[in-house]
Amino acid sequence: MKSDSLQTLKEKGHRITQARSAIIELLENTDRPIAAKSLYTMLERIGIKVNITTVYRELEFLLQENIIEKVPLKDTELHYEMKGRPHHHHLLCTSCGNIEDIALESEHTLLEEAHTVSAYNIKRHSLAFYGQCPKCQ
Amino acid sequence: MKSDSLQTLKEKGHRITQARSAIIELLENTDRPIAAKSLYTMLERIGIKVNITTVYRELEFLLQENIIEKVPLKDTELHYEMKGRPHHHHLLCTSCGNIEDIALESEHTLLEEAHTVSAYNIKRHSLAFYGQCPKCQ
DNA sequence: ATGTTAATTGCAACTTAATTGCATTGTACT
DNA sequence: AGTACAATGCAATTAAGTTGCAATTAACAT
Repeated sequence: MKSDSLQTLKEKGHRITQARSAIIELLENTDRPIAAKSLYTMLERIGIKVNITTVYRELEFLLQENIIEKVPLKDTELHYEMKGRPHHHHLLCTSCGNIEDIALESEHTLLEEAHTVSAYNIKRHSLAFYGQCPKCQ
Repeated sequence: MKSDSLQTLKEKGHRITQARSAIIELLENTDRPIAAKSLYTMLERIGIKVNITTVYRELEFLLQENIIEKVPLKDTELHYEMKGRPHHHHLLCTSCGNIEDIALESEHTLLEEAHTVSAYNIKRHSLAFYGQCPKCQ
């Protein structure tokens, strides 16, 4: 049950290090975007000691390898999540900071309109909702 | 033809300084979000010498006064624009960095769905499109 | 098993956006 | 003109993220 991404990386000639496989595993098993620093903390908690620089470099690497993507949810730091998951967007609780996924049927209508209305060659978009989660209301 | 916002601020007992009125005027006469640093440059160009700290503090102040709002378009810096303009979103050119407004009819459908689907008490949302502008294509 | 090589890592220094403390300045009001 | 306190400049600080370089180590060959 080794991760596909890991397998692919290995086939491409990249090395499978403790940090790399742990980071991929954490991203795969977390259904929400994670920030570099919390990834670092999570690694620490499971006993993997790496420098924060390594976390940043690994995220940069996984971005280039098209395995993860940036999610700009907060003003102050970036989050990252696995690519290739069903298309969805995010809900961020403005009180506790909790993050959830949300998928919307009516999104494709919006995208169609955007393509029609604009002269830009639109490649991607970002959409996020901010409010209070049930617990914090 | 003095700005409404300026008038309101004065009535609230705030002072009208050169920096304050210039920043508000720049924001009012620019139909796209502006970053703190480019605001600083624009001020310089029109002969207004202020510290970048003042720009940040003024933006913070205008945010609290509910006159402007944050627009998180880029990973590296925040942009700001006047509040109260007709609801719209943004297009950012991934080549030249140009920013444009875009308004979408079908957006309310999306919002309705979001409200229905989610248990969150959604207060606001952010939506941006990324691609190449006509010039850069 | 051991050696080789280049990918990966740690460390320290650096960059950039943004914030803060404090002394000074200047707007608005008397 | 004089006063009060909002606004400002300056320098130092914080926090996210990046970079150069030497040391380490995974993967492959012998």
